[in-house]
Amino acid sequence: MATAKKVVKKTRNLEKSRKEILDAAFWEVFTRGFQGVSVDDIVKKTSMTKGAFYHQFPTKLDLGYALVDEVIKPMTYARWIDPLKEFENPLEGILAQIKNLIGKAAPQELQYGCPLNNLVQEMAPVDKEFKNRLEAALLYWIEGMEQELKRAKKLGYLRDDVSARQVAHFVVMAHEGFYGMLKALPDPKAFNALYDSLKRYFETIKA
Amino acid sequence: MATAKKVVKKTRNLEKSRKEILDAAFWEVFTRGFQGVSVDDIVKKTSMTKGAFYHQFPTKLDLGYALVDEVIKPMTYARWIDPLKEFENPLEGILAQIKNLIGKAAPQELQYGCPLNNLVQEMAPVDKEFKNRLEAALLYWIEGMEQELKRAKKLGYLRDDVSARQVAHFVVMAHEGFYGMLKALPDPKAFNALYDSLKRYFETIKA
DNA sequence: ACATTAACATACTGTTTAGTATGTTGTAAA
DNA sequence: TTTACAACATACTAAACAGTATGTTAATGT
Repeated sequence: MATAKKVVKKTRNLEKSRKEILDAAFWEVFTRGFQGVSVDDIVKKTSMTKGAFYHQFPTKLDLGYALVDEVIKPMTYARWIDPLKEFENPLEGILAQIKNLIGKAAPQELQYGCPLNNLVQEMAPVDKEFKNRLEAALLYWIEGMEQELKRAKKLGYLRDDVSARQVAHFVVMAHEGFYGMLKALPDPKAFNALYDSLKRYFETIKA
Repeated sequence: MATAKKVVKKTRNLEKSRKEILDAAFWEVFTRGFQGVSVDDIVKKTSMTKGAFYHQFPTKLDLGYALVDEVIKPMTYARWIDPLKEFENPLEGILAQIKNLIGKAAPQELQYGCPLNNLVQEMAPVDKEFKNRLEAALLYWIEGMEQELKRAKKLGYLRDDVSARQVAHFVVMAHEGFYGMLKALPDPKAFNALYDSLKRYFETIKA
């Protein structure tokens, strides 16, 4: 009886492969840190091999840069800015989003923190180019927030005499701070303490 | 001419050696991350060799634990809590300390962030025992802050109807958030935005 | 003074690492 | 249908890595 050799014709697609590698890399880096993950680790989580990896990315650092630009930057925006557009009052939206995405998150999710903040803390001091990309991603987030706050102003939800840019800075800082603190203190009490304080701050800037 | 062999009698002291290793490790880990630093890197910055290192610490992780317990935890307290005791009004003290230690810091210092926060972000999700030590250090900081805020209450600087513990959480979170954001945005404008917002929050809790 | 041991130094090991060299094959254009 | 090359796969390398085995000597107690 002849054994039927299964010849799986592997298709080829540069973009899809890049995406698959980036997706795998995102999780590995998210959960274990950039320096804590090896190229082989990432490749193993993929249907491809090292050849594909280095065909896409000249070095491991370049993979990191692409992670920031192509995955984390748009993901952060989609997660924290886009949903605000559904809210008539952006200030309410910001608080609601924090409650939904952080307050109601399981400790198991929270323990890994924020993908962007993680890389900022780990890689910004280590590699200049990394820092540039991370800075751009952060500013993108801040600017999106600023736009929403300007909308809040126009609609009469935010005081005229506060700087939208300044508030945006503070709010994004609070996001990072929340994640950072909850990483070590995955405690609902801790979240509530932070949330209530942020809410108190919001009281002072609303129109 | 006979060359005089210089026989440097090396003294031995377990505690001093431990301190020297921890000091060297602190800087390396502070600037490059725990996973980004090797045991050999640390030893090289020392007057000793690998033998001394592994005589003190069974593994690299144990060095990390000692770093948190013996260096970072007391350092954080000495840097952020002890000085508050010089202030009649703790609330003023907190803002003054932030302005002095963060606002007036050179970008070169700021780029490395906060030693405690760095390790929280990098190691808390990776190693359980690390997380426990980091959590303890954070709580130690928060509790110190809480005590100062209770003093503020007693002296009539802080409103009676706010929770000292809650404010302490928020203030420590803000410290971490400040450092985290300034790591990617070493910009005086960014600091001022954060500082002014925090000050605004303080206005709502003062008696 | 001598023995004992703690506090190191030195040399090594197996594994993991990022990166490379080279081979194979799907695919698209001619 | 053939050709050419991009999109991978496979096998390898030199360096770095955490940790170990073993040697040496300063200090301490008797």
